[in-house]
Amino acid sequence: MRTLGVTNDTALLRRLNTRATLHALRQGGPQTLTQLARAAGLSRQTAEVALSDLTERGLAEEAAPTEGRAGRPARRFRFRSEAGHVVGLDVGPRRILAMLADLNGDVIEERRLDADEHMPAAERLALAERAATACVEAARLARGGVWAATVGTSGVVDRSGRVSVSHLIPGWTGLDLAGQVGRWFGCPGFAANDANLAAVAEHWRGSARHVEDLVYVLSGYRAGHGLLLDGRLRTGRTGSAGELGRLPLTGWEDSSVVLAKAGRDAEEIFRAARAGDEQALAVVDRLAHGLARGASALVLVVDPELVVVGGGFSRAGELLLGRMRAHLAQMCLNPPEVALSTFGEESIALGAVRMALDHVERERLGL
Amino acid sequence: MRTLGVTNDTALLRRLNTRATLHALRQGGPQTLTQLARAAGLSRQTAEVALSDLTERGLAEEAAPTEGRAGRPARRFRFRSEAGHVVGLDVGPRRILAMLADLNGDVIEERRLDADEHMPAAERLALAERAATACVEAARLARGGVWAATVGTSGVVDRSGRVSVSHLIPGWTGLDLAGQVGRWFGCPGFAANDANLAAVAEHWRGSARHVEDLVYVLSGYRAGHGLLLDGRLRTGRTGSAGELGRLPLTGWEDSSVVLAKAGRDAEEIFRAARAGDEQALAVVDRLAHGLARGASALVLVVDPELVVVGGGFSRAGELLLGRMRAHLAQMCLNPPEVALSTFGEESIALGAVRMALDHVERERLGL
DNA sequence: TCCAATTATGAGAAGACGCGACGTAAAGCT
DNA sequence: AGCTTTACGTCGCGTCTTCTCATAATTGGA
Repeated sequence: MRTLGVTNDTALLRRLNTRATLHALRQGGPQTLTQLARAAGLSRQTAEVALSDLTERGLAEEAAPTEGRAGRPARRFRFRSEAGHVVGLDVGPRRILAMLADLNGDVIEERRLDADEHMPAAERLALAERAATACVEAARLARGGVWAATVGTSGVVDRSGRVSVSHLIPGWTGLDLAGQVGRWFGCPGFAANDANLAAVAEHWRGSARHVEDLVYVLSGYRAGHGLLLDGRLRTGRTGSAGELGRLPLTGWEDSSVVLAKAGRDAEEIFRAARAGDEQALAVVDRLAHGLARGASALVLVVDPELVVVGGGFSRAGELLLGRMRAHLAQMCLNPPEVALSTFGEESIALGAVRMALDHVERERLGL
Repeated sequence: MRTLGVTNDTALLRRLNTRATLHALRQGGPQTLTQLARAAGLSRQTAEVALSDLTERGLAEEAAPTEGRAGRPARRFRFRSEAGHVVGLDVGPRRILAMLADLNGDVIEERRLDADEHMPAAERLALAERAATACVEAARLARGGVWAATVGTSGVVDRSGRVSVSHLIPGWTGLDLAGQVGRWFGCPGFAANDANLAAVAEHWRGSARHVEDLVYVLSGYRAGHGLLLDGRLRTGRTGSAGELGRLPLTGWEDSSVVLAKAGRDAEEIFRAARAGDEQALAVVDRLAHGLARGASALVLVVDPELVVVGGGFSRAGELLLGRMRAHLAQMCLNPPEVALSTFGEESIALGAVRMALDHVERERLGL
């Protein structure tokens, strides 16, 4: 059953039009009133009312008027993307990446810190906070300048942002990550699985821009799957959607296992494979086979438009992709397209930014 | 990116309020103006305007006033569920079931016909048309009285309603089912996979009423899986979501294979199992194991709230369910609830009715 | 330097809609 | 018959949007 807008209507129209105006403003960059009105499908006057509202709320301001054209210069408005900021964090076993982005989602500060995979939880959290705080300070934000923050991490993260299972990071299980990060900046905090956030990032600005249903395969030191359907993240009831852990796939080998067996460094193997080394090529093929096995389960179940491969091992590039495509074609009736991740290792933090932005757009911009 | 409503005017308000009124009217049965207004969150006057609009469109009419209460009798209105009808069809290898339902989704006519599994496509289609037409004639509908029709069938059905693969029904592959059924009644026609429609039916009025994410397992002469996420059917890019055909699951046995091996009739085995027959119990357990294997792939991938088991073999009842729960618990981190189908063999046609109704509500009722 | 063409602004009128209020109508109850 | 109760119908107000038209502020050319 669909829920109908509970709000009675009169101010609703106002909100709707302000929303449309804001949308047009963010979409098209600085624009004159007339352009804006047309883009939003409103009359000039209505757009004007909406803009004065937005200006009052600090979300829009008048910009320098148009130059060089005949006629009375039009007032131009721009979206004040600097009115608020969001933090996106990637806290992994070995690496911490913090990003600070404005309301356009443009990353204006970023800090990278190395971590040890045996580092206790408290220390890792302190490191993450330091990285994020450094970004905020470098941008000289006022107190309350961070409107939302999201952490991505490996392991199962439930709806409330609590880590329910994590094998790779010591002391992580049971941690209320969303609550933690929210407290750091006194703002709403969120947490999600890394592969899921990577999927979000690729859909936002990466290889999956033009697609609404996709499967993301994170392969590397951390492994996992992310699922986006209808452009929305699917984490399932307990947040464990895509955790294939116990699915009995014949001949399934985890990527790390494959590479461990090979006994050489990943980069080295990929180089050798590209140079034509038979043995290295065989390893890449086994890797591709393993990834395809995992992906096939998701592909057969949800039949997505695209599979995006990311994570450290995706550096093997087209070589790996080609083999994956071949294996997927064997396993699936209608194999989907397969593409490389656009953002590589940054995708998790970027996805975290996007998720924080989702909240801001919903709650504070009223979109 | 969300698409924003292009039209922003006061007429939109009207539409919104009419929609809310219609919703309240359908939801709460015959009601007085005041009750209706409160239910829709509107003023009495606004509700009145909406109702006069609905009455003009034939969707509402005045009913007998309230009896027995003090005060001036309130005008009461009812939803004219008889204003339009939809047809839902289940065309299977051995059986054809046609249903005619009104705008409330209440089934007012239904016809069952047996078919032969080797029957050629043209003959099967003729049979289906006869079943459906018989329903329509029995209800004495005027021409154009059927507003939408949907067929459910086994096999992969693509977005446009064309059968792209069907192993069980001869001559079915390539058939434009949606087009066919639309032509029969001169109305929009739709087609979908049987397990998917069964899932829709269970979510609509069956075991999955209270749930938004579910996996449906169809087990019987026809087998398959249906997937509903956020209350919406997920068929994937090519319509083959949930077709696990080639997913390599160790030890996977199709239900039919299990029973064939047992060499006895299904009903007989279930009876024996309930009576405590060891051998029969073992067969049921193997059946449960197979079903759990298939379901586990979907469960691990989407982490649903509920698994509904339907189809002929679901007649094994709690016995089968209990074993399935045990097997699922072994295979999944967070095993979901498992429930029996409410509608059994009728669920496919019922889901078809619901899908036709979806179209009608969207396009003709403006909901 | 001045004037016409161009382009946007700002105010006012008109139309549509929803809501609250008040007087009135129609029933039951004593 | 009169009182109480409940709902109807109409009036007027406020809000929101659009249309129109006079006005303002530029550029480009004479």
